[in-house]
Amino acid sequence: MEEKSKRERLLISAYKLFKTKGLNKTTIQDIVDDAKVAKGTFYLYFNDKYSIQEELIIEKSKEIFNNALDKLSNTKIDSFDKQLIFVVDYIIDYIQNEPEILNFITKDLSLSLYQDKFTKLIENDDLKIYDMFMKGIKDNNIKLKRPEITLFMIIEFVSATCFSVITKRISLSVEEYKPYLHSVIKKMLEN
Amino acid sequence: MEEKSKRERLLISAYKLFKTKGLNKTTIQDIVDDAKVAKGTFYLYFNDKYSIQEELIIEKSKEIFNNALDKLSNTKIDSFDKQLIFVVDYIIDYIQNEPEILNFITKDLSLSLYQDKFTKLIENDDLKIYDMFMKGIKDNNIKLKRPEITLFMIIEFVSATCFSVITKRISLSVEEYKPYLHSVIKKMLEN
Amino acid sequence: MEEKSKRERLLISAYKLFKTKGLNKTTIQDIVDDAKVAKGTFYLYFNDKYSIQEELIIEKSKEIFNNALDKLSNTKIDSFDKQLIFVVDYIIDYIQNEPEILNFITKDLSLSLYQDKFTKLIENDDLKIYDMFMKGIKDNNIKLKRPEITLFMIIEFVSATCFSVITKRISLSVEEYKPYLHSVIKKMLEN
Amino acid sequence: MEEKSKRERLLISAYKLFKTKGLNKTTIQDIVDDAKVAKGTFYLYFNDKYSIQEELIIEKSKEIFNNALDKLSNTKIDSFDKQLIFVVDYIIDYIQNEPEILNFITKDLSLSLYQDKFTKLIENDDLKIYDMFMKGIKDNNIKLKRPEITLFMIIEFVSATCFSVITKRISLSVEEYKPYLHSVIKKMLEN
DNA sequence: TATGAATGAGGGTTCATTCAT
DNA sequence: GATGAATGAACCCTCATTCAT
Repeated sequence: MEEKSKRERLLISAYKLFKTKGLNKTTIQDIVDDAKVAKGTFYLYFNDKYSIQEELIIEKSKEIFNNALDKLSNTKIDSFDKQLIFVVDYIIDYIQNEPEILNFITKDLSLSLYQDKFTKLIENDDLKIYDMFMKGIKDNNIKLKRPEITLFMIIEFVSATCFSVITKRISLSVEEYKPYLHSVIKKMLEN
Repeated sequence: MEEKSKRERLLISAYKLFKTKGLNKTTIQDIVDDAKVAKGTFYLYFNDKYSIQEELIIEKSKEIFNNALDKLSNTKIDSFDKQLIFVVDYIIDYIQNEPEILNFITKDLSLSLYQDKFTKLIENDDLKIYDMFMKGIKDNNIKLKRPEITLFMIIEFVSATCFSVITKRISLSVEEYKPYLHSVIKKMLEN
Repeated sequence: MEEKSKRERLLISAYKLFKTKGLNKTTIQDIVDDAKVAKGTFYLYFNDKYSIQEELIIEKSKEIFNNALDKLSNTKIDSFDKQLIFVVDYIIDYIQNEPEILNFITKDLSLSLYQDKFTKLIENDDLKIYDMFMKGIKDNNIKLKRPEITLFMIIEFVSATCFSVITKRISLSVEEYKPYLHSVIKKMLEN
Repeated sequence: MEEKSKRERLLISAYKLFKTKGLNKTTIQDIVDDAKVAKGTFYLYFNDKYSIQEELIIEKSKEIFNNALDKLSNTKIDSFDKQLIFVVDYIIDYIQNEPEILNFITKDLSLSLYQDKFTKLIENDDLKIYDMFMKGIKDNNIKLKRPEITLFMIIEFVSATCFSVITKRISLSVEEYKPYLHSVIKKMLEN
């Protein structure tokens, strides 16, 4: 009697290999070998490499975001900008501890593909970040003409700069960078 | 007597195809067919697809940046934040008019590769943006602890958000977005 | 229902082509075309041209040697030097009847590669020639300080001269040559 | 004013590269680069890689053989079998000191090609080994029915076994092997 | 469901040879 | 004689995808 379904085994193996070798260098053969299923079985559950990747990105991202919000709910932070910064820091620290995840989310990944996935992610019902942001704005009486544009700018800004810092594209440590990051986020929330 | 060297013909064809089909989907066969040279000729001038791409990115990026600075010198804008915004707007408008260029700079392009190129680009002697920024800071008596971190944040912020807007990943027009963009840049230059 | 496996078909086609065109001039495309399988199928069973060749050399050589020893066991020859000469003659006659086999064992074959294969061949458990030689030495009370050196000299001498004679490099027929060959072998077995 | 003709420079470069990299892995580009002449120039003097190789084999072989005979004439050895063994040993020692020459004469060299060259070599007017052998036979009153067959057997025997020993195909040093070699040569000269 | 042998288009790359200058 | 840019056929090899079992 098997513990995991073949579908699950394929997801687990793909995640492991994408992190290690990146998307492009991982072949379907690699995945099925690792999952110990036949090649044809892959095609019973997924169309191609990219659909398995898409599923993984959504799953893992949700996991990280929602973990951050759970941790936040156990704190007593009540100012909104500090809450937002708490979430941002949680995610940065998470990625810094497991930077190979970037191999799988970005390296060898066309930006445009990623972006499609990102939109799907944000729109996903299970993701509470959008709601949390809107609720925070309201509860704290922050006046923003179009708050969704501010959220968009924050996400893009954090992603782009943190990616550069974590992958050491710029010689700046995460801890050195954080004060600058926090300062800009705070300013973005001013009107 | 031929007008263009074979090397130039290869660069022109590659540029055209990278814009149209993206890097990954363009094969060397495609490039030599379009340039009407033999396959072996490609290897006379370039090692592989990536070296021709690198040359094109540097060439085209320099072109855009330096055009922006030239145009700026023909204006009478004297406040530094306005100068910076002028340059940013010039680049955004340029890309908006020729958005296929993003296919070639980003689509199907691993982020990390691009980033190597970006560093090379910034360090390039011919590129005046770094100097222009440092001089502006000084001349306008703007006090920034580490101005290179501010420049880094501005570039990343502009690139990431404008890419999303131009590629219509978010339903927001460039003109709608510009005031938000300008406002954030100004705030980043405050101390 | 097919009679032969694709692997066998590849071996048969390779054998045919190596004999006809030699190893270097036979391409993998030639082999798969002849075997009527797809190119990828080749790589399912063999790493490259050389691994299929190696397998064929071992197979064919074992066949010839062991046939010689079988035939010998059906005779009443009991003096050792005559037994050895019987085996040598059997092999020479075999090759003379199918001289194209030399194209495949030697022509276009770097000597050193062949030599690696030769060592593997001699060490092969299924090959009885070494045992037969050592047993013969002992049974016939032939005193040789280092019998393995004598075996080495006989094999090299027979191979080199017979190759030249069979390939008509020297204008001397096999039958004319045999008495000289036999005479030298006999002398090598003297102490 | 150039010291060496381009033709000579090509021969020298080819010799150097054949010894180092072997025939197959040396390209015409390698040769002309090393000789510092243009690619087209190669074709003014040689048809292909193999014709330059052929010329080198003949030239180098003659050099070695004739050096051996010169050295012999400075000794007082007067028994014929000892003279022959002197020549054989000279050649073996020469090759042992410069074993890379085998890369160029044998490795990557189809045996059959070599054999054509060998015949040409033996027949070459400048080569005194044949004459020396026949004269020695006569002067020493050695009765051989067909002396050219004995010469053939000696050359093949020496070449094949020494090649194996020098290239370490068999774990036997040259010095260990020499007594066996000499003994067989002597026996071949007996009637 | 599950298998895995078989497919074959298509990729990158090499290099002997030619020929206009 | 001398050049070297240009050629393009030929090669090896990969791998997503199919399909009979």
